[in-house]
Amino acid sequence: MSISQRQIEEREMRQERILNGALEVFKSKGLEGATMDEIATQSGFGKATLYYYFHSKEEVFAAILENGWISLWRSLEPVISRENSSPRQTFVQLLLTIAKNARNRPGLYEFLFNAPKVIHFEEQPWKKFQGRMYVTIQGLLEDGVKAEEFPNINPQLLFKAMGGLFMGLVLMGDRKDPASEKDVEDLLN
Amino acid sequence: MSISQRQIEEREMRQERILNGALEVFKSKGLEGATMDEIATQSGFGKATLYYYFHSKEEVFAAILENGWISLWRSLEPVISRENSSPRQTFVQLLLTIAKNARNRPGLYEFLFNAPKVIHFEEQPWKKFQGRMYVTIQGLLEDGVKAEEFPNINPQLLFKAMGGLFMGLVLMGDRKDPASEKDVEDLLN
DNA sequence: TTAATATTCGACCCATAATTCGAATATTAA
DNA sequence: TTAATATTCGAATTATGGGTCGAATATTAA
Repeated sequence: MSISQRQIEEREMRQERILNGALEVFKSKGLEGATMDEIATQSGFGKATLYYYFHSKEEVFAAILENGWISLWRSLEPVISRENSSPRQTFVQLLLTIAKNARNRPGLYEFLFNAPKVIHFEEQPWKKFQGRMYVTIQGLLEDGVKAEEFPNINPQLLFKAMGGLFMGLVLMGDRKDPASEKDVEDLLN
Repeated sequence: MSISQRQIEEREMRQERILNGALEVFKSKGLEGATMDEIATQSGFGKATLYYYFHSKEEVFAAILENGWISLWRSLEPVISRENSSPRQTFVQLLLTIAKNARNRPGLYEFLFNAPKVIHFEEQPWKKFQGRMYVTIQGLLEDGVKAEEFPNINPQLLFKAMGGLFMGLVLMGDRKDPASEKDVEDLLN
C-alpha cells in the first residue's frame, strides 16, 4: 500500500550517496567550483536524478551541513552532561571528541568548519547546533577561568585562540599524528 | 616614441584601482558572487575596460593574491634577516609584523589567508611566497625548540597550533584589540 | 498479470555572467 | 596639426551551469 521501510532506507542511502559525492567534489573543486553535473557523475546518478532527491543545489549544501552538525552534537552530548567533571576536564574531553570525529571524516569536518565562512544563507537549521557548541565551549572556558583551572586570560580571547588553535591542529594537520589527550594538555599549559 | 614612465605608472594605478574594487566586491559577495560587472562599477570603469588591463577574471583574483603575498613577504624580510636575534624574538616579531599588516588591510589579509582554501588553481606564482613564509616560521620554531626557548613540543605540532591560533586571533577577531607584543608573549607561555 | 507508483536520465531551457567587438574618444610624438 | 597609438565602453556574443520536461524503465501491490 504505502511506502515500505526498506524503500525509505534505500532512499536515504541514495541521498547519502549523493551527499558523499557532493562532498568529494567540494573537496577537490572548492565550494564555488562544484557543479551539479560533477556531483551527479561523482555520485553515480544522472543530474536530473539529483533533483528528484533534493530541490536545489543549496539544499544539498544545507543537508551536508545539517547532518554533520547534528551528528557532531550528538557525539558531544554525553561528554557535556557528564557529572563530576571539572570544566577543564570536560573541555579537554570535548576537544578530543571533536578531534576524534574529525579524524574519521576529515573532509566533512573541514567543510563543516569552513563552509560557514564562505557562504551566508541565513536561518540555516544547523546554525542552532553550531551555536550550542560555541556557547558550551565559551561557558566551559569562563567557568574554568573562574575556578582558576586555566591561565587568567579574558575568556573571549581564549575562546578565539582555542578556536583557531583547534582548526590548525585538527584540520590543517597531515593526519599523521592524531591529537592525544597529552597533546591537548601540553598545549593548555 | 615609446611609452613614458608616467604612462606606465598611470597604468599601474588603474590596475590597482581595479584590484581594490575587486577586493571590495569579493568581501561583500564572496568569490563566486562577484561579477565583472560589479567589479567594473565598483572600480569606476566600464566592464570591457577591465579586459584591457586583465585577461580574465581569474587573472584579477591571481593579481590580488600575488600582490598581497609579495608585499607581505617584503615586509617580513628585514625581520627575518635581522642579526643578533634569538629564534623566539624573531618569531614574535614576525607574528607582530604580520598582525600589523593585517590590521592595516584586514579585507586583503582575510582574502590572502582564506582564498587558497576556496579556489584551486594550481601553479600560482604567489604560492612561492606563501611557501617561503611557512618554511621560515617552521624553521624558527624548530630552532627555538632546540634552543629551549619554547616548550618542548614537536615543532610541527606547534606550527599548526600557532597557525590556527594566529588566524583565530588576528583574522577572526573583532578588531577591537590589536594584538600587542605582550599578548603574543602571554600566549606563548 | 497489470495498473499504479517510484525512479532514472538525456535533452532541453534559460538566466546569468564571462568575454569579445567595433566604434568612439583621448593622448602622444613628430 | 595629424597620424599613430592608447584608452574607454556599450552592445553583442558565447559559455556555463542551475533547473525542468517528458519519456523510458523498474518496482510494487493487488
